[in-house]
Amino acid sequence: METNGWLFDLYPLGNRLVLWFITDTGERLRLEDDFPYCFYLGGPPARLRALARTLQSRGWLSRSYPARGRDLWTGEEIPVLALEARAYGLLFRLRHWLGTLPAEVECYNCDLDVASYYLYARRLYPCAWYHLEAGEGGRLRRLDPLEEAFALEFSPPPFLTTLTLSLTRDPLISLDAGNGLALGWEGRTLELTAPDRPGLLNELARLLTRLDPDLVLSDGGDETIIPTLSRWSRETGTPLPLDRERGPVDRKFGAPRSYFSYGRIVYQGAAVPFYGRWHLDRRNSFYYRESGLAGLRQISRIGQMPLQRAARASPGTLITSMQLSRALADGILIPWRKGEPEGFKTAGQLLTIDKGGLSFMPPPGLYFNVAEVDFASMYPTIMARHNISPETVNCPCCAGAIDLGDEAKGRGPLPPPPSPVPEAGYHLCRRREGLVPRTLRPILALREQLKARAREVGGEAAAPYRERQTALKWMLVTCFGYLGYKNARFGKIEAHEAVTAHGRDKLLTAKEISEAAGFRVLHGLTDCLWLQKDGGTDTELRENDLSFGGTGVSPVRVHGPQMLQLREWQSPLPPFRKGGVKKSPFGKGGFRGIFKPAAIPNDFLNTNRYQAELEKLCHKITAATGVKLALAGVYRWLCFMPSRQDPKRPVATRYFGVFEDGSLKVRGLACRRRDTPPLVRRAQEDLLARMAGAGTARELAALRPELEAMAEGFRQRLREGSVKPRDLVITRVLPQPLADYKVDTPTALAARQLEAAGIHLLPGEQVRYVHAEKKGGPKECRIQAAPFLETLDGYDAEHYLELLERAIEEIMTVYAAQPPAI
DNA sequence: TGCCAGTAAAG
DNA sequence: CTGCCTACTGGCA
Repeated sequence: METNGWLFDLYPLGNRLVLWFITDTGERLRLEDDFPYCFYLGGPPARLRALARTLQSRGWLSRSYPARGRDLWTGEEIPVLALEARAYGLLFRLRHWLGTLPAEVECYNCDLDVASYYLYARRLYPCAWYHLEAGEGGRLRRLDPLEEAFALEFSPPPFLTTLTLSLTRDPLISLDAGNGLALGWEGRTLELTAPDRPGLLNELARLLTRLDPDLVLSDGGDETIIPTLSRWSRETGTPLPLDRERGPVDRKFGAPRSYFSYGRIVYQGAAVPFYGRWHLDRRNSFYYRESGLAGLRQISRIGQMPLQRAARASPGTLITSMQLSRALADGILIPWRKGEPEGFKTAGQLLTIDKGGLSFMPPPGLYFNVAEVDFASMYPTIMARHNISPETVNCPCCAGAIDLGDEAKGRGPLPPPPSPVPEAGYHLCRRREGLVPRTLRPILALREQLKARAREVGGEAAAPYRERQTALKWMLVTCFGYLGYKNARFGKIEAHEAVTAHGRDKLLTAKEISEAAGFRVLHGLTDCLWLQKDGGTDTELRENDLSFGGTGVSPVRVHGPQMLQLREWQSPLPPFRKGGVKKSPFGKGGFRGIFKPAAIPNDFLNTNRYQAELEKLCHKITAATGVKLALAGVYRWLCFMPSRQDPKRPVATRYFGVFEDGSLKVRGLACRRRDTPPLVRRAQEDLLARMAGAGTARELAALRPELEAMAEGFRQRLREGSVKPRDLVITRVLPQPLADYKVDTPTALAARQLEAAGIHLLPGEQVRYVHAEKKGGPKECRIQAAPFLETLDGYDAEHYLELLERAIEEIMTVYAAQPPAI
């Protein structure tokens, strides 16, 4: 039988791969394919033969044969022994046994995910259309792709029948404890409650059978719903057909875990995949949250990972998967990641190793007609352009000034040496393109295409392109982060350093070119610059009359060892809190604006000529650095925030402003913080939205009374005590195990309350609580944790007024410098 | 007042 | 498939 099918799901079962297709006639087709798991051993040939004999005698192998493969680090081809496991079920024991071998034996390709290994080896991509031929007994005979893996346009995916699952009450309340189950399908909803467990299970089972959903989209399915229902199913003997796979499946309730990523703890709940249909838990999928179903299809496809696994994978896993696929396609043997997790680093080590991105400090204040220019995908582009990869940094093949053996080895003369990595002085390989650049190049290209396409089509039609673009962004971001992780399979700290060193160099170059073109650089942050055209003087009152600020820091290029101190030099650290202003950043002799003489007349700055000048500048910098620099926009006005500890000092990461098109950009303010209660967030967002309508200094000034009135309205609501608890909930992540707390912070108190109620939180999980009304009681009573807010007796209005006040003050910073009397 | 623990942001 | 740096707050000595 021949047909067209969309590769929907796949998993290993027994000693075959099971593949599910949705055909163009809407059939759900299950096919099986043989795929022997092949791994390789390198080392003394006699030793390898002996090992193969041992494994044969245990019955773990179906066959073994000599083969050749390329070593990742040297690029040389080496002889290896290829071994095929007799069944997937033996892989666990096999790996354990291989782990006991001495160092003289190298193991390759032995710890790959079976489904992904199959996809790499067969060059197949999930969520794409194929022409397929099915043979006897549901076996796959042939599979020909009908579309490119990296295609800009997805052929339309089949219609997916969807069932939604969620809880009717707070997700921390278990089904056992009386929470209800809400089902949704085809626009209908059904709520089921627990008392009659077999009844509930039967109802769900009937629906699963009748509807046969492709996608079960849940809120909390991984963590609570499915595990509880499965347990009930076992306990009551009521069948629950979660899978399309008929036979027994080895459903592993993957253990929940907490891990660190970018210096922050992340909680990943247990995973509960279904066999032959998708189960996605919205609460347990980073990529679903960030980039939706279109983003998930995108990463499942190019990451060559079954979609359910891709949904729960950390971005690092995905980019690694692509690197593995690239390596396999290039005939590179994949080294086994045997190593133990990286040990603790001392503070000193961190300081010398990682200097990260460059930042200039913006003089705090309000500015008009500021242009923001951003490098697009700076770090990944640097990796691709400068050939930065773990095996290319200080590679042995290009080491030394002159490799005298080169000609003799018949490798030809070296290409002319490019300049070494700035600051670090490392050399990068000139013979081979690295694995990381080879992997990144097509992702970067696709992302640019998706971004352009989203701009072209605009509106609602742009959403899928935007989602896919966002998914790729996260892959690219983590590829860089992962490069610095010593124990990552394809990581090396020097490669990481080389990338950030190039990044600093490029930002500095951009600054120099901007200044040479007559722009003033107000601020810079890793891959962005904020520019203002400074020019002639004009004594008339202009928008720019309002620009004010303290002394800006203006780093210059420093050669030699001083370069290494660039960051410290940029932000000298005066003692904290010297005369610190705790309450208001600009009250009582705090922050004062400094008026600058007028610069360029505003009408010039709104002309096409200004735009054209900026475009020209971007081109020039793009050409000089090799990384695309684009105009993010021109702000009508932009406010850089002062430090709260020392109002004369700037902070790099807090600012807000309005672009020419009226859109807001807000960074670092209360409304961007996870731990800001909804009421305070709404207050700040409402004020900001109103301010976005003001384009000039005059309009901003005119708005002030209205903003004050709005702010007073929010204060009033809090004082009246009429705010609902849910609008006061503060959400934080539990950053460490509860037992490690030395201080009774609100987070610790709330987590302890939950603990007492039998709800155990792991590091990285969210804690939600409200500051209850203070009555001088013990501190345990000052906090009330969600979900137990029904019994809340009243909130600590004073505390929330304080939070609200801070949020309002942030916004009112704009008026810290009064416009001169007109 | 100084110090420390705890928590979060932007890139 | 795992440990940026910096800003800021609140509590304690």
